[in-house]
Amino acid sequence: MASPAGRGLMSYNAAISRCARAGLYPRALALFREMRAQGLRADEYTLPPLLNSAALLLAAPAAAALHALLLRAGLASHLHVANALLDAYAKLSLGRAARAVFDEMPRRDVVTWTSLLAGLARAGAHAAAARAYRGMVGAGVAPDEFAVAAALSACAGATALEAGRSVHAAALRLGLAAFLSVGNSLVSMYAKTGALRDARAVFDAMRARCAITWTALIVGYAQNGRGARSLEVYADMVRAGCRPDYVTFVGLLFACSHAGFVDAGRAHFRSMTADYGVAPGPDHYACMVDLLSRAGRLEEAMDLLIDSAELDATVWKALLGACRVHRNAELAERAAEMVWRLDPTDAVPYVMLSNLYSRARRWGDVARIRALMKSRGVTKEPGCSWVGVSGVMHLFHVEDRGHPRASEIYRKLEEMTERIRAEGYVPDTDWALQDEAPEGKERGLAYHSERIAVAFGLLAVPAAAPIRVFKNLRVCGDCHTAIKMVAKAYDREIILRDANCFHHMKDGDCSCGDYCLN
DNA sequence: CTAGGGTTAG
Repeated sequence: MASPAGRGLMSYNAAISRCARAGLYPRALALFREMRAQGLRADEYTLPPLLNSAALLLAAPAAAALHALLLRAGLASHLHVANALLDAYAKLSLGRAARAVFDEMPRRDVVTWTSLLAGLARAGAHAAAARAYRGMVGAGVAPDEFAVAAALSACAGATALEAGRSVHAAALRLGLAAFLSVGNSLVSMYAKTGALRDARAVFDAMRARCAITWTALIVGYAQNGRGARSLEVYADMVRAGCRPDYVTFVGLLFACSHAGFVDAGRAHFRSMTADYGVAPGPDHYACMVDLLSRAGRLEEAMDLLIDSAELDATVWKALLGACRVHRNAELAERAAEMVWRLDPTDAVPYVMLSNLYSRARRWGDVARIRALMKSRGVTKEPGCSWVGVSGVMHLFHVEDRGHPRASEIYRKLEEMTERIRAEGYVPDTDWALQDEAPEGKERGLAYHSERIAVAFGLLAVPAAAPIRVFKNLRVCGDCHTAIKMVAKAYDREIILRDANCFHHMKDGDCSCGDYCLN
């Protein structure tokens, strides 16, 4: 892009804005330096695209420097500038700085609130994101289609179906439901909260659809154990003349992997480049590694990686997962090494290795991995599960006795175990990770957070309604078996959403076809 | 000439 050397502030502003829009962020910042060298000062039009560029370059020092500069220039209370600053801090995951900017703002509009909301949702602070949405409405700021889309996405991330429904209702009231972005986020929200029929209904009613719409539905079916449906939707997408993009293929390969469609996965992997000119990225390789290794083709997965130029931690983690399935400790250690080379504080490889050694009963190696983890100061996220009952969330940790109805819950838990034992349940202590006596391991498994949550669900959820349990990590294999049997023994539908996918459990079967497990 | 959103995901 031509440099507007020698011209005035407005030419620079226009050029910087064009660069930022075109994704030429370093160029935008370079133009700013050039502009200052000529003695020109940034104004309220210069700063927003610069802040945006700094954020998207993940250049926190640049953002802080721009912050100092705009304070000196007296632009801190300019609404556009403050909004851009808030959003930059949010995009840089500097939550405290973002919050401070927000708190200091003398005026806030729908953009301010949307930046805050989206930033909180990105950071995984779902409850705070929900508060931001209510705060916006409470402050008398009417949500627009951007705000509604962001709010729905936050609901999806929190798997908060009821909150999502109420935002949907608000969107209808405000006349925003016909926006493509709102439709897209509705499809995704309903699919991610397990309400597939609603997702489909919104999809069918949409007047216009884009690749995002189709991708949301493809992924939705895959996450809910309906991989064959995902492939049908993809076929419809192509038939409708909509061009699949990078993300569509991630979703499609994810669907193939989840459903165990090896041939279809291989074919689509070839087709993405050959027919659509989409170069495979790390995400696609990770899906393929997952797909091939689950089908027992670890060799083929390795061959694929040798051909690929783009390898990142995602791919190595997928390979690590494959090694766990195949109990291949040597390869797993190598894959873990590769992840650590990129980020030594990533907890995933430690947990995976520890799991693998535990299943092989190699307790010495389990202890070694734990010690390594401790010495490097790495902590893993503690597992927890939660159930919503009439709008109240009940959260449980392992062996949690903090709930007001704890003694009742534990009696139910004992009863659950008795009933499934009578049906032939045998605890699979391979999933108990402690090196301890067998009966201790069984106890540990029986008191996993997901099981406590299910016991509570049996007590507190009306018999006709499905019990919806959420877990922040993946469900363990033993709990998966046990909860399937509980669903049958108590004739209840149990929907367990874990970090990986949905498990619709009914009559002793699960929608994941046990494929999600290792 | 300026600010926010919607699809991936281990």
